[in-house]
Amino acid sequence: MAGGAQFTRAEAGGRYDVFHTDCPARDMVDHVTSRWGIWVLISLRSNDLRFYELRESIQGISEKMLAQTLRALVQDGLVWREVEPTTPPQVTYGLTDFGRDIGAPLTDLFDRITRQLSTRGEGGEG
Amino acid sequence: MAGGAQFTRAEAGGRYDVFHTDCPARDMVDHVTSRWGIWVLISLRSNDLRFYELRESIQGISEKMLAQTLRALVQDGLVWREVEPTTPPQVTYGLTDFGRDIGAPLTDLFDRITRQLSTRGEGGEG
DNA sequence: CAGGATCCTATCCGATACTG
DNA sequence: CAGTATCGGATAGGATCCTG
Repeated sequence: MAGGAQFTRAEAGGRYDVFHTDCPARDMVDHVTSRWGIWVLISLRSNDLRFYELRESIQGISEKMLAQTLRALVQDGLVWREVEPTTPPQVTYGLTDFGRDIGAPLTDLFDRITRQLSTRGEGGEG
Repeated sequence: MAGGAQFTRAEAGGRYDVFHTDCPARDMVDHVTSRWGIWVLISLRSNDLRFYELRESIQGISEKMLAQTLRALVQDGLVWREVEPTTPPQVTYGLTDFGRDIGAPLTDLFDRITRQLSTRGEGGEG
């Protein structure tokens, strides 16, 4: 845990001093790229969804993980949460501006991987 | 694990049928967004690095995790590995075309998060 | 220097049960 | 419907030792 910025010697650009220290961006990235976070964010890009809609959309996720992931994303300011006090209660989730901003590279990432996989089929050339 | 594509009803766009099924992209995304994978990929964007250089760059990573992460990335065709049979042996890692392609949105993601964090300082408006 | 093998712990995460 | 609380299995991941 010796706090040293290795990338300060990061030549011309010197872009990042961050990704080895304990800067908050590390935590944020961890949340965003968590097992389910990325899928929640991508899911919400098309439109706002309710809890059960998210659960249906993201195959394989459990209620626990969905709730936990959503809580982290809401806390990070990536997702908003709106409760309508009806019976039964309805809770809707959607992306904040920040969330939408973050969703772009995520979708892009997923897009490129998908494209690559379909291009090379299965047996890549290496 | 009932294989159903929820997003087939995904209206106008209908972009992704994938991210809830067990398509190979899921695995790839998991590797790329694994705890250390993203930092390895970002590290290698500026230039090729040797094993110990990577370990120094990515603060907090253990040899085990670095080796394991690298193996997965090499297997996925994102990173190449070059062994020079000298004494002591030198092993260099770098990004393949695919890895470089994937690295772009990753860097973008990290960039946006960092930018947002420095913009709002610490106490975001929510 | 590069990394495999082993051990052990922290955490992730799913299943279940319960609340409002 | 939308969660929370708890338990237990699986896995991630760190520390250490050892090899080429």
